[in-house]
Amino acid sequence: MKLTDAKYKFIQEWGVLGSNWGINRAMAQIQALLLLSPKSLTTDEIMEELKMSRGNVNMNIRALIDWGLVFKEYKPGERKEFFYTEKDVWKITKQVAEERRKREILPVKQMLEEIEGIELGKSEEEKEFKKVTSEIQSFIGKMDGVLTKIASADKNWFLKVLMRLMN
Amino acid sequence: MKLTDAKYKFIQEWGVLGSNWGINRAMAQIQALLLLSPKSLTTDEIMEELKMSRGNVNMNIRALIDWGLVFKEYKPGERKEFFYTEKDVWKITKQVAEERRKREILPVKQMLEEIEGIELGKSEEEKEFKKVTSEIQSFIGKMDGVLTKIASADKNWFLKVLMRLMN
DNA sequence: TTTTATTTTCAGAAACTTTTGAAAGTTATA
DNA sequence: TATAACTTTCAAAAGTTTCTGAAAATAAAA
Repeated sequence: MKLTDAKYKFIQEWGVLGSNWGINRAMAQIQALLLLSPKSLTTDEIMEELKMSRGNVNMNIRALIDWGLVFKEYKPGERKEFFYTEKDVWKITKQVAEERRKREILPVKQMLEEIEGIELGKSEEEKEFKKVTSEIQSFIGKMDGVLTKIASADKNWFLKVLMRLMN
Repeated sequence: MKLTDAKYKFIQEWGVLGSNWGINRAMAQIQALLLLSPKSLTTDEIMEELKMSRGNVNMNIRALIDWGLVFKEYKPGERKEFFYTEKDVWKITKQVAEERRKREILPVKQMLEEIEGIELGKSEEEKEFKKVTSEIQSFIGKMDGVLTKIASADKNWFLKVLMRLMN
């Protein structure tokens, strides 16, 4: 296999992985391309490599910047914008953990807090409702804590925890 | 707020959470309904409560069974099938962790192993490729380990780990 | 066996998401 | 200022996923 084959294989698979995670394929593929590139790339280079339209590349680059995974760079004498991605897998993980906490955990937490305040009767249905929602609330609280911790931790802490986990 | 309002709010939000996670909305809503129900439900009851077609309920119930989250039950004297869900949040987490490991982590692991075998030259591009893919491979390996451990661990282990994480 | 109850399947419709490409907007240079 | 280089936006097209409902298949009861 040549580098080009391996590279496109990696980009494709990263795209599939992304779409299993609610991140759209184009966004994941652009990030994969930037991960593999030793230098920062322009919109036109990305369009050319991934055969995507300008609009699509622009939209998804902005989404990646939004997620804190991709950054802009200006080169002296060049008018174009150059893009590069965070390459440290640990930092990417932190960034994604924080983003998912905000987008996925917080809304459920909030909903459960609203629900918590409701006065309920004593029917079997109501007791079950109370029981299940309280348990989920406690669990979500713990998850939120873990993700917050990960988002603010450093690499060594994480590696140590992994070690202990696997002991 | 009445029970019914709270209940539908919970079901809606669970559906949104699910779709952020690549689990489809109907599937997540059916599971939410079963979570809140003190008794097992028939296809017709689910159709009625969630205003979904028979085909849709049937398809998604089967997907939930596939994921190991929902079970069938037969009641004496009844011809219909009754469905109930796992309610222990810890067991649900284990189940989902294992399922996601299989569906998301393993394919990437496999792709990276294939890529690992490729003989590469000394160009900057090739060196970068090697570096990035090896780092991801090592990280994915650790993640796989953690998810495997979670899938086979018991609740106390997990709680203890959470405690230590948060120390 | 026939009838009835129930579950499963699947083609087409509806809903939703992604992508394109051209036009509008912005910024830098001459 | 005008022109050129570039980025952003957005309506429409293409693609994908989900949902419906009726027909086919299966299983139980008469």
